[in-house]
Amino acid sequence: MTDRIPPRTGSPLPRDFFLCGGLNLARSLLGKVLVRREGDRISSCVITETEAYMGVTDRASHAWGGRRTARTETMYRAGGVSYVYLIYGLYACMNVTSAQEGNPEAVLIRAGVPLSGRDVMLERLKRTSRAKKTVFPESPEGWSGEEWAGRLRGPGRLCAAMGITRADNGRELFSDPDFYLAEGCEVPKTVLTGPRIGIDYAGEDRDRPWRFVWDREADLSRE
DNA sequence: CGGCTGATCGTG
DNA sequence: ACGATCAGCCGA
Repeated sequence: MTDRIPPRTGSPLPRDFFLCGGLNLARSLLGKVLVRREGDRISSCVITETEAYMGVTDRASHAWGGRRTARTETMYRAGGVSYVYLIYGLYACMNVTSAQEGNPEAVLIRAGVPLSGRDVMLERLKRTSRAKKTVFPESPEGWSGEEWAGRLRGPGRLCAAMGITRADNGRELFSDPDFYLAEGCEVPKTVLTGPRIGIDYAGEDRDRPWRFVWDREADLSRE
């Protein structure tokens, strides 16, 4: 697949789609397509892994206890808005708000598989990677589909490949022509759930099964 | 593989 | 001071 031909990227899902609460949205974002455009360069990926952060009552959430600061402010916006923050001083992580205004439930996008724009993704990964040992291929074809999936596994890596930074915080994904979510081609059938990653500090909320993973291999083998 | 650790900086 | 991470290294 070449990246010279502009891919069909669909159109933004309507705002109503996002107003269903964190757990519902975390599930329904699986299989949807995240699209981002910088000038004439379009990148898109199919979302395969998410986590729900359930707002003021969730000890793992940035908004736990109603915490409302400059950083968390976008979490309180109505569904369909991007909440992008910097973690460990190094990586961007992207969430999507999911509830009514004032209710800071949000969904972290943890992984995807590239759909289009691998050329641009490879450029970005080369440019931003801190890894010394990683060998980057000359062209996107130098990585297999499985290797490409690995490059978009993890919230920081997905944002790096898609070019998402804190400058993208607060964008309205239901109306932004250059940053939006679109319907995918497949409907996930096999969805695994489990505890969220990296929140050992969250006490009684630590083990809640609010992580969702689309097992695409399982869906393929069952036809 | 599983576990540990350093990098790096905005936020509170 | 610490973190919704990542990559490299170490030992098994």
